[in-house]
Amino acid sequence: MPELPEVEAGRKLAAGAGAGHRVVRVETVDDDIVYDGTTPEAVQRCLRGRTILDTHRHGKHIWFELDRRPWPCFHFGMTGAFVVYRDQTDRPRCWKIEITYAHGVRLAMTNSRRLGRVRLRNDPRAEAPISTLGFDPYLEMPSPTVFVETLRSRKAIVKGLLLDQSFAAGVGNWIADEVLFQAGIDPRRPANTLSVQEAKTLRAKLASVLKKAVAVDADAGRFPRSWMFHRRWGKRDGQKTARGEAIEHITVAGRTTAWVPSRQR
DNA sequence: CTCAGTGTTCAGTG
DNA sequence: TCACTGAACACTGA
Repeated sequence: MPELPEVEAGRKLAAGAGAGHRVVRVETVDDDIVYDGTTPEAVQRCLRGRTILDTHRHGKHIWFELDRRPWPCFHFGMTGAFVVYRDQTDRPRCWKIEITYAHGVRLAMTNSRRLGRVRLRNDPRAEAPISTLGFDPYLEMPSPTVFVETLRSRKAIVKGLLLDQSFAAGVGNWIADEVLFQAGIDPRRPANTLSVQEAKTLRAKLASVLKKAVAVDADAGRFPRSWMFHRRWGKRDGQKTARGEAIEHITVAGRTTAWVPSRQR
């Protein structure tokens, strides 16, 4: 379930497993889709014998800083995840790469629907696709003034803008819906029609939703009960929020959108 | 059996 | 150029 908070939880998991440790073994699955612009063999060569100096994330992308370039970059797509374990018998299904560290811990990336990607980059931040991303709203939220000005300059539907990775990197479908719900804004409104106050509220809700979701390592069971998140699926239309308002489903910006017409204007 | 989906990209259109 | 739509990608689970 990889949007920014899930990906950040994955980065933390990878950091805890591998930071400061040397890679002694890399196993890969033959896959010419997930390995994008590279090969399983090249990724093995890049990692084997190297030490993980640090882990980084921007939006939904993660990469490992090694003691030699290039560095491996990971994107989870719709279904990817990192899994950490010690025994090879615990290797998860749909694994694409398994890294074994000198202290015996293993890290695997899984990807059941194969929309995830593994890439090699010499300077991930300076090269596509990470170089094309906008600000990471967890690490570097723009000031209210800049945020308001940016919205004023964009005609795109506000939900579409939130999903645009070149605007705010890491926001996905449920976060966009949650933030618009909490800010009381109709997802279909053009961004440049939001008032200054609405834009500031949107920014504040984006920051608070991300802060909370990251703080609980994207464990949905620990999201506040007031969030629409818990009721957006399941019974579909007619389901009620925690406050009793009806949730409707429409398509906005090409994505299924859950919203509360009585609260979002 | 059918279809939607927590994502991204690209062709086509206006 | 900008912005939007729909399709494609690939596969699972409801």
